[in-house]
Amino acid sequence: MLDAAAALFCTVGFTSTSTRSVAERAGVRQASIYHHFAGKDAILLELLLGTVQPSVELADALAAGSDPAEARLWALAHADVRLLTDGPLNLGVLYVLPEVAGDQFAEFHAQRDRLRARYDELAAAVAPEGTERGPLVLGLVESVILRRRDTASLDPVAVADAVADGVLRLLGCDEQRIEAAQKAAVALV
Amino acid sequence: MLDAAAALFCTVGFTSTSTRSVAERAGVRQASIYHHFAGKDAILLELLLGTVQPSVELADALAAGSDPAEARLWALAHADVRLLTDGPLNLGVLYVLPEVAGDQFAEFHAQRDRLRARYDELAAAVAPEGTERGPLVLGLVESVILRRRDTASLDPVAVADAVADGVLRLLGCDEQRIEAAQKAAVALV
DNA sequence: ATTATCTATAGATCTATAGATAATGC
DNA sequence: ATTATCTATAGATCTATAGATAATGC
Repeated sequence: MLDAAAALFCTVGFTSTSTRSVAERAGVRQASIYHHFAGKDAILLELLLGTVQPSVELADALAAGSDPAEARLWALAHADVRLLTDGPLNLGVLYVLPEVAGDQFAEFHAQRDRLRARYDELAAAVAPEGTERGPLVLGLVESVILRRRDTASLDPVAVADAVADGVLRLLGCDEQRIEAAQKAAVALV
Repeated sequence: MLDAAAALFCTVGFTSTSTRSVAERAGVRQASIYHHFAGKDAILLELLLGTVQPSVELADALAAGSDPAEARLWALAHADVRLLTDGPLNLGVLYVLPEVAGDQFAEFHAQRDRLRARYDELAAAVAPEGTERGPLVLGLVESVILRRRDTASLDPVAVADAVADGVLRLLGCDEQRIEAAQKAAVALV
């Protein structure tokens, strides 16, 4: 049921997906959904939390580390882009569904705020003093969500490399520093 | 009616917005919508085209120009971010509605493809040979759509400056070259 | 005994059309 | 005469619940 819902939510959206269509795709009757979930919202919430959780866990682990900030940021950006580009579904589009703004999904928003804070910390540690580039960095990482929607097939590793490098370029690192960070990040994982 | 629909589509989404709610907000009865529009789709299409049109026109104008590519790209990115951050509504979210994928909106997609091609041209002219950074550039520009959704209030000019600078940083320009491009772009408009 | 599924349906939508009525412009 | 609005409604959904039936686990 979760797989079926994910596929439909990601392509046609939340409100446009009926519980009947989810059931059909899952091979059960419409009413059976309600034995496992309190309602449609509960399905989406479970998908959202499951998608954001790996990112938050990695961000927490990296934030606690003592490696150079640019290596940790490169590693985080790279891993996030891989999570967003890998797999058969573009699960990231769940984040941008307008229905997710509702406060039924407050628990998800708390996780995203946590992730955002980690990016801000790392970006602040790398960027020149006084610049506020955390939002640009997270924006660049998440831009792969919309990019994947318009592009038939993307090479996850190639895109992740390009984005992680781009993140450090945005923060003013020169090519030499980027290459060093990349090497340190690979050793880090 | 267009204003009412725009406000609702941007906040609650397309399918979640009923023709009744649009009519209510516009101060007419539900059926009156159908005297002006063939259907709900036609309203969204008109909004989409009206939103993308200014960007495409500017991109075409700049693409035809003979100024340095980095100045033209800075000017385009800056103007696009202002269009996306200015005004009372976050109209850019219309682009990311899942329903827009449908081919009722093919005319809009054609315009977006055109815009994308302009960004790719300019990015290719600025970036080091062999790199394919057009998608990153457009991604960074459009990331302000999602950013504006999470952030209460953004200063349009400050964000546009930061993004346009960021675009050139992504393409490997150093600070000196960015400052020169910025000056040339301002003179260009 | 518990868990999972089913059929059937209540009750509330929602889009679009038909046809009447009022307002506007030549 | 044309344009814009209205009321009323057909027909098609959609979510969630009630209650029956089958499958599973102790």
